[in-house]
Amino acid sequence: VMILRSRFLDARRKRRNFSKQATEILNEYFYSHLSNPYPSEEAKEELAKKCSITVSQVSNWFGNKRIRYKKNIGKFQEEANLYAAKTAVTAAHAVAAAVQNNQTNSP
Amino acid sequence: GHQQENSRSPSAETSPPAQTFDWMKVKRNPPKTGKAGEYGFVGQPNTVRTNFTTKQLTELEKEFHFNKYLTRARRVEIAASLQLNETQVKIWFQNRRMKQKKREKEGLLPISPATPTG
DNA sequence: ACGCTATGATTGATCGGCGC
DNA sequence: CGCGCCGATCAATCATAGCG
Repeated sequence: VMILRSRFLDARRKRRNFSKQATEILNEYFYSHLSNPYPSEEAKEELAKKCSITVSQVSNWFGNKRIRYKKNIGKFQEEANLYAAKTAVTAAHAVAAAVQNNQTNSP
Repeated sequence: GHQQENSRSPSAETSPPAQTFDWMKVKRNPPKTGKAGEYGFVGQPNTVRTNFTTKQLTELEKEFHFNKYLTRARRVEIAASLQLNETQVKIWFQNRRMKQKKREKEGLLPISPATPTG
């Protein structure tokens, strides 16, 4: 094993958790796009700005989130429900607006 | 206020958790870094990522500093020299270039929060 | 102070797309 | 049709932060 690890380690050494607000924003996006949690470069930039972090950090967050989520879906049930409910409200508003627009158009 | 009802959303998104989507099933094929000629174990893929030694990394970095891209000949030399697969050397350079690009990108933005261009 | 879990970053290697 | 590269992602791991 040796101390081959402590040779050029740098950024990985000192890290700080993202703010609660940032995590909230990221989770909102993740769970509201659970069917396809792959934000575009553009979306990443927007998220990065909102969260006051870099685009790379946003990518890291989604990468970790996706892997850890699918590795243990059960563990994220509560969280998923929490944000699902949160986004459901937003969705309801969207639907309400859509209905108004869709009144003259039905399948 | 109460919005805890489980109503079937007419839309597509916002589906109940526990739902298994395609991205959750994605599985990567095991690495095919099968090395031949060292030990008797040939034909069995490595299943795990190779741990490059400090020496190998040092040599690779040195070469990278010399030139970001490798020629076939050079790749063969390095691979043999470091006891690595040609593919591993190729991939290492590929990742190295991406890393370089990423570093340059990040080393420019975080110092200019105010931009008139909006 | 100590053990365990949560979490951000790193990295060898894979996947799909592109050009030669 | 195959090969190398790019960009994104995966997946395993490292090292630390956070909590009891």
